[in-house]
Amino acid sequence: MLSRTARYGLKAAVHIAEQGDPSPARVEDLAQALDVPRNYLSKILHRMAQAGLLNSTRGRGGGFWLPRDPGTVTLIEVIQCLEPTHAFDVQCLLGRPDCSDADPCTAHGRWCAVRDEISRFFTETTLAELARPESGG
Amino acid sequence: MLSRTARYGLKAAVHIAEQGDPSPARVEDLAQALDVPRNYLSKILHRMAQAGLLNSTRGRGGGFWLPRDPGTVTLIEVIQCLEPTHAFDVQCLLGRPDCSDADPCTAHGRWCAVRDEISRFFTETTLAELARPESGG
DNA sequence: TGCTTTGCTCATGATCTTATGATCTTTGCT
DNA sequence: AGCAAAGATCATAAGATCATGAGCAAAGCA
Repeated sequence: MLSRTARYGLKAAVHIAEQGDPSPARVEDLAQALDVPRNYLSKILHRMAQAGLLNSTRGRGGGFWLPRDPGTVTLIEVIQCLEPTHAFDVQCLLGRPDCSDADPCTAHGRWCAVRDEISRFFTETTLAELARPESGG
Repeated sequence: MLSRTARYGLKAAVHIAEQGDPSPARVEDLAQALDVPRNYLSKILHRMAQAGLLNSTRGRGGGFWLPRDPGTVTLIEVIQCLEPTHAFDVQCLLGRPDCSDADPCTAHGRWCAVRDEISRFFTETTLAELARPESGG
């Protein structure tokens, strides 16, 4: 459903959100906690930082943090900055360019309904909702 | 959403179903009609034949045909034989092994609902429903 | 100023999917 | 038997994604 890259990016963002720690999270620590290759994660985080989803500083005491409330960051934002194309903007299942609302195959309407539901999930769900519920909360 | 391989396989099956021709369809003709590499398609069709979704004969007059009524062949059958893993059996979006019905993240229930709807679409939709409506029907 | 910590970047390789071309095997026809 | 038509198979490679390792660049601290 999601590329590994997008999943790593989401996991990292969720992890940072779960910590609730205002001080920056180091790539090294995130990589270990999530069991993700360090430099690979570094590139992913950097892309997210360029998209404004994360902030970063270099040098001693540096790292990444969330500049926004996790409850306002939708999954689609993360995915869009990490995946060139998403599964859920597929028009026709068979890739038929001429399959449209105006000239559909029989399954077109039904497929669009499913696709829209997927799309809605990713645009409405936020990082906060992917975090574990507070234990003992 | 679907790998190119699965899409090609589906397109071919739908094309054969649309023809309604009882004589075998040649790989060469299918490849041209669908604009798909010939040998690549050949391998895909062969896999589908091994799974029992298609029948084939070699030699003069040979080719592929549907042994079953297109209305009884579900998309999941085609996809399962062409894709090792499907998008819609992903348990947790983040790939967390410990995220389950018993110990979910906050979005778990909502995601499962979406996933199940995708799954339902592929298990309930048949080849016949992907065919174009008969023109002038 | 210079050392250490940290993110950033580049070069490279592994692996999977997608694809191509050549050849082998089976079948039907004459 | 021999030829042609058709699927089956094999070797190979392009391209994307996934990943590693080495080193560069910036920031803080003494």
